[in-house]
Amino acid sequence: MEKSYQPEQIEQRLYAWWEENGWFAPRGDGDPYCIVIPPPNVTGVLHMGHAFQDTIMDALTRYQRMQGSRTLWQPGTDHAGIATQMVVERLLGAEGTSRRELGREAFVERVWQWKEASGGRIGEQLRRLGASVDWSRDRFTMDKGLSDAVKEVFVRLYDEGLIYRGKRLVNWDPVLHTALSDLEVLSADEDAHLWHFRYPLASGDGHVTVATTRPETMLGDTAVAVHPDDERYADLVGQDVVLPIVGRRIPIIADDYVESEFGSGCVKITPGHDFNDYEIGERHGLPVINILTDDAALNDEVPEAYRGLDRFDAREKIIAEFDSLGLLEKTEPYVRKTPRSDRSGAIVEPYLTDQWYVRIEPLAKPAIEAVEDGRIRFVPENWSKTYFEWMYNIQDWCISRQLWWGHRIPAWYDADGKVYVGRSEAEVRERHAFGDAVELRQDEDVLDTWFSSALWPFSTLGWPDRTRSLREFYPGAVLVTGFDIIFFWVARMIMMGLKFMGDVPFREVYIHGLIRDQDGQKMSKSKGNVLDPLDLIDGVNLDTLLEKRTTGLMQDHLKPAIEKATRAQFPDGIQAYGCDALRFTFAALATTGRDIRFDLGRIEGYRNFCNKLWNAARYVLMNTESIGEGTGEPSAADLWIRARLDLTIEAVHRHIGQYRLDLAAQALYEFTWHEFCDWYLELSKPVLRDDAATAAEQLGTRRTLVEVLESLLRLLHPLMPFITEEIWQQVAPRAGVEGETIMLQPFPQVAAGADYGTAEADIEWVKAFILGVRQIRGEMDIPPGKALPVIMQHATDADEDRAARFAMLLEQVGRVASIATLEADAEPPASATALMGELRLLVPMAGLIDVAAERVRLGKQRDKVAADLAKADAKLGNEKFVNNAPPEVVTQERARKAEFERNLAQLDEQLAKLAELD
RNA sequence: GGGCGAUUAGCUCAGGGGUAGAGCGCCACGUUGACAUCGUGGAGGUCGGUGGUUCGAAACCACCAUCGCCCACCA
Repeated sequence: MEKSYQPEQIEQRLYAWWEENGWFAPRGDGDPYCIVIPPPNVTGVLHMGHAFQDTIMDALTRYQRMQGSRTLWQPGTDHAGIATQMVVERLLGAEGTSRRELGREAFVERVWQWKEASGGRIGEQLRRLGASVDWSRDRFTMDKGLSDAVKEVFVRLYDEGLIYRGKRLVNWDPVLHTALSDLEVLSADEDAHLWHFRYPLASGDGHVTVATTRPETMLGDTAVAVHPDDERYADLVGQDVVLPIVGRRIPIIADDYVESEFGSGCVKITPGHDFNDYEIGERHGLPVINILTDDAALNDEVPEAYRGLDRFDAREKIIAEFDSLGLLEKTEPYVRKTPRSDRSGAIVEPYLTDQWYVRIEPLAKPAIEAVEDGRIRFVPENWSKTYFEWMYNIQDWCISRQLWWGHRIPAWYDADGKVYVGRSEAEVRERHAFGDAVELRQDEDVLDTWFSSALWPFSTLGWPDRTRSLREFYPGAVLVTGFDIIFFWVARMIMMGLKFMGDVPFREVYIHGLIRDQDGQKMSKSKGNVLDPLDLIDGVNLDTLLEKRTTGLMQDHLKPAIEKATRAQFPDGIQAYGCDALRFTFAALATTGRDIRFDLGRIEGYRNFCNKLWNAARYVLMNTESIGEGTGEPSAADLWIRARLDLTIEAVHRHIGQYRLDLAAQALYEFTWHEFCDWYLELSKPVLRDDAATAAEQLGTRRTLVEVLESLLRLLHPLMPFITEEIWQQVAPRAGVEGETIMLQPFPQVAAGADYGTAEADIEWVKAFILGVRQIRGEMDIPPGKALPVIMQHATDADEDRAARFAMLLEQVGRVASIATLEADAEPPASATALMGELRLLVPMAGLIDVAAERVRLGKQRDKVAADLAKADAKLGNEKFVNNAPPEVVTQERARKAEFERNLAQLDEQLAKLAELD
């Protein structure tokens, strides 16, 4: 083995070997366990969030596989309609052409080419992360089978009346020229203005004032509204105003929606371009006038001077015209929630179009119940609140998109515009007995990407065919995802799963936090703070990192700041930490909170942890080359480490069962480093080196070394698959374990009925003894190599017995030169002191120890003990405590008090002796 | 406006009605035959504030402050 751990030399080799052997596929006859991957965008790149999520899923998958489950981690990618179309359109733009120039067919062909060219990247990245997905089942949302599933669902929902087509206001993206669902619109506060316009009364007698943030929409106004109880306007209701510029007479109506307190208490109503106004219009039978084109320019419904103007140019012109007419009362600065398209960033327009909708309430109801009655459990539990909140107020889902890349809506129109829905044109013709003479034209639109994603848990398993996979792996065990797509995806999968499979798609939903940068900022290209998980695995030099962060930026002016920040944070680029270190870091960070700050310091620590494990294995292998047959005669240390291993195994099972990978990682780290390496390996050295140890004793220790390590590797494997496999290949034969790969070995279980006797207490005593001596040594600045004589005073028979039995350990691990016993009443030489209960360890000072330093050291200890004693005294002096606290707590407190008193007396005695030396 | 979350060591974070923890960083000593990507020892916190419940609160409750997120139709 190399002297230090070199991840780059093992990871890719091992992954290829696992994959070639088909070990990721479901196997055996255990209980099925299935996780479907949240499909990343096929043309995208995995980011830190993916890597984090994939680490969690892979850890769960590997754990279950080792537990003997018939395990499937289902991989795949998403066609990601808008996102992918935009990417390809940008490419075309760079080539000097465009989507429209190419035409639909050629464009879609071009996107497929792009998908083929770039789609392999996700797979390669997943492989580098060690993801044990079953590649033989890789799926893409636009595969034939998944497309069939989409059509099937569409047709069935339509036939049931749960999908309908309607002309309504939708969120319109005037840049992308498509409708958006509510979820794809993000509103944020932006500085704006509130313009107060006067609308003259038709009676010629005065005016009303309306306030608006959208002056241009006044061209489509069809009423003015006031609150029914607003006395100021009571006598105006029913009268008309004359809409300036347009000249249209529109009524003044009364509606509860109006807030009398706001502005003048008088609202212009534009049913064609505002969601609230649309509803008011419906209540009052107002005409709906659409004044915009697809580009959000003004159309022919407006006075000639305004036709063809962009909405924002029109706004300026309207304001100017009102001003010149003397009808602009005032202009106020105002903060407005501005709705923008998630994808294009354009301000979204409410726009009247024909779209397809899913009638969602009938689907939502069972989906709410499934979480209410516990058939689906959110982890952490409180995310169910977020889910309910949305589901109770859910709106019909607009599923049509005016894009070219996606699942084309399976609907056809005849010459009269009558719509027919079917799985194919042939099916439509057959269903309706259309002859060849009947012309049918397919709907131009495609479906929202999330429509196909909603079917993912069953479409990937072969639905609508009733496949074996579907029977075996539906429902899945757990969905692992971020809270940002609970509405987009999780809720919709639950609805569709219940509707079409008659059962929930998964039993649990594990919601993890979002990975942020070291300052808590969201990672994004434009902030220039993105980390590529592969750069953490392979390392990256500064120039390459700068290049990656500054090319392809949407806004070039951000470049200098990004470059500066990157140089400051990574003056030497990023080191290669290896996949296992990255995975362990993710696991350790997988806490229950919302946000996770990715701290580079931690990955370095876990890289060191890998190295620690590597070197512990080297030590074990060095000492087990000639291991013989049999179990030998285990020492107290051997039994102790096995007992500690059992506790660790139990903890890891418990934590993984509760999705607490952070706690599992912590338990594993603690055991590996601080118990196995710090103590057990050290305690094994005297046995293996000492010629006085019998062959049976040495064998017992060698066996324990190799067996505990072998178990530990299996225990670590779900989190660190590569290094554990690499080491295991060498360790397993020596541990007498057969098997081709660690990934198919059983996960460790607690040794049933193990009896470790007094080994644990013995070794804890040994540790306390050594720690006492080390403390003196450390604080007196005595070199670690210097062996010290130790005198025991107030030793019980048990102490003397242990000192004799473990003399070798104390001498070699504790660097103790000699152990002598002193009678209780004898006068010891001037010494430094360590306390172990009654037992007093004395290290004679002659030539070694500075009296003043020892006095300071004991003084600090004394202060601490005195403070503890005072607290214990106060507690026990409190009658209420003694009477009300549980008896065992009181007993414990009394014991503590006694201990403190004893220690205090001893320390005082020692301090007095030191005083005599002055 | 409604909802959720966070506040613990210099930093990143666990924990949890009775003794305050880890990693990193820091200080000191040290290359002993697994490991300097290391070893040993140490320093460092009145657990955001105020009140309440309790024999006992950092933990439970209420309110407050600060920060963050999600949802929502005051133009």
